[in-house]
Amino acid sequence: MMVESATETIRTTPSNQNGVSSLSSQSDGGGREGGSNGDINGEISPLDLLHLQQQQALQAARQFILQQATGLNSPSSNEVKQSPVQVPVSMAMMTPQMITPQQMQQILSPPQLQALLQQQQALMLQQQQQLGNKQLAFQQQLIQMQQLQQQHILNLQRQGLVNLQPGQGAVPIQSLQQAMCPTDLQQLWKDVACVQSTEEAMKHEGLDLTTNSSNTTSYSASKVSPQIPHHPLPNGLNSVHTPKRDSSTHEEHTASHPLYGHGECKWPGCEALCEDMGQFIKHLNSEHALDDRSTAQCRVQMQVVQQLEIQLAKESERLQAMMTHLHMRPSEPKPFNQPLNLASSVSLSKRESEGFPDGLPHPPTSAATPITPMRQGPSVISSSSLHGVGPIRRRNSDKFCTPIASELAQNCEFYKNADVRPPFTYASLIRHAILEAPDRQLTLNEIYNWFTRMFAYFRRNTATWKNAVRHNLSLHKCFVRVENVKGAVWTVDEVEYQKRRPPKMTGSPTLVKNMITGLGFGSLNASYQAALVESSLGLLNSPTLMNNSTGASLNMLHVCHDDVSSTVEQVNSNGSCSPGLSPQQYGHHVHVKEEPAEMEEDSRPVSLMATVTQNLCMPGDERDMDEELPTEELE
DNA sequence: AGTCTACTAAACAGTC
DNA sequence: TGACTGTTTAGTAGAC
Repeated sequence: MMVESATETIRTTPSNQNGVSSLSSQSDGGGREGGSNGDINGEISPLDLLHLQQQQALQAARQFILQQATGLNSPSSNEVKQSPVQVPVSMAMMTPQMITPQQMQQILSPPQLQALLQQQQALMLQQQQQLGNKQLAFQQQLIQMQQLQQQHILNLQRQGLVNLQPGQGAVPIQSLQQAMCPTDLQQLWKDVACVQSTEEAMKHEGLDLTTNSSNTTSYSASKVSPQIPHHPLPNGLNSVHTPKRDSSTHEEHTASHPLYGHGECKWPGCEALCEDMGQFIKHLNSEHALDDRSTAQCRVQMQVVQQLEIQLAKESERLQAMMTHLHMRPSEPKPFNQPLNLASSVSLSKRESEGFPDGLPHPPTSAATPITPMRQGPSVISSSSLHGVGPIRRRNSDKFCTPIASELAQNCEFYKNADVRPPFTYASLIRHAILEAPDRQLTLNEIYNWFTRMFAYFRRNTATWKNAVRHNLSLHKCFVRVENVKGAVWTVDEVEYQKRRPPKMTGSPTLVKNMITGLGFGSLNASYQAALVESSLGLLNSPTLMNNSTGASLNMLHVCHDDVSSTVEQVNSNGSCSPGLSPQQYGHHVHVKEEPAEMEEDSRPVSLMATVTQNLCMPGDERDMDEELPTEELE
């Protein structure tokens, strides 16, 4: 299929048809050249190549003559026929149609042919330059990205976060591609790089007519679609494979293509239905080839990535400041395993409780400030995290307790504009929507509106997610339907919400692994925060530590997850406070729902981080309390 | 392997 | 009658 696709594209390249094929049909035997021409990546004899290139030279000469002729009044063709062996000046007086390849060969000496070919090449290069400039800029960006990725992978390797065993290259690389690299971008990068190398080859090889067929191919194909034809699949998944692949390997890929899912193309803004992978691949090659539109979309996606990188830089800088303040190896800023190091180093250092100065966890003043190595290699963005849909990423959010309020606050515009599924559960989103409302109650329709307003992702597939919203509202006891004068509104019962089983997470290596393989930046950072938060819960739930831990712990929690923050709220109120308005407060009809059996809250596993936090008993500074909570909730 | 959770889909009933 | 709302059930998948 891939080979077929490649050859098909090459074969149908317009310039190719206009050039060589037309000449071939007029030359001796035609069929042979046509066959060779259409099978450029197959076995071609040097003789064929030479012949092809000669034909091209003839065509070039014809074009040359045409150009010359346009500037002159064409005399009668008879004159030309009478003097077929004149110098180019008289040749220019011929109409191109009058010249057969045979005549051309007779007319032009080899140097002339070369000169003509050179001229045509110059024209080609000129044409390519327009496209090439764009490609160059694009390529530079892509190269930059890849360098960042590689650098970051190296960092991870050094720190043991990525288990890249020597000799196991294939599997880890593949998993890394899945987890860390926007494979589509990579493939595009390769496409562009390949084109450039071809162009370079052309430049260096000059007019050598005996060079290989790549010259011919790019030469003839460069006019219209110079890149894609060389690459069967712009998906990145097959980048390490040969074009001919067996079916089993193919099936592996059909199972997971970052741009394909649920029978439709996941290219941003596309949603074209494709029954199977084959159809999808065809669609991808035809609709999302490397043209201006795709490039622009890719740029947008790159901006998304860059935005996330900036956010990561911010958070890492904040972490760095925190660690610096806490005297935790301030000289060793480490990109992604800091959470673990934090745990170990803090528990080892037994930090003194020396107050929490104002300057501690303040966000960096500038996102562009390069502080940690992270800025140079943070591309831990999986395709699924950016364009993830459904099952693949849906659990990440919950598992890592992404702080919905801070995440939304920081990436509000991103989620509004990017067709990216938010890394939050429906329940947490609904809760957030309701709590965000002035009176903390929303009608179903208002919830819908909030979803569509806040997330571009929810502007499509409305039936699905609306059903999910209704389902969640009905299913979870924490959502209470209240009938007031305006009709039915939905409220949040925070006590019930807090009773929901908290996500389990420990400081185990699993955390690290999942951080690397399954998350985008926001969630990644959130995972660290969640680790702190999660571990802090044990502390916060401990009566002995409640008295003096609120300040420090809550400072550490200032970007905590809604789930966890809810628990904090509860704890802050000694378990008696329901931050959201209790449904009973509304004094209207309240439907009490029964949720499945709840687990004991104490059954939360205590992570390594709990020990950390227990050592961080610092006086209070509630300045950075959970940002998603109104102040009255914290009293 | 079993369990839990979240998501998706769908059926159904009531209301407007 | 159809759209909307709300409830419920079932199946699936990922994570633990």
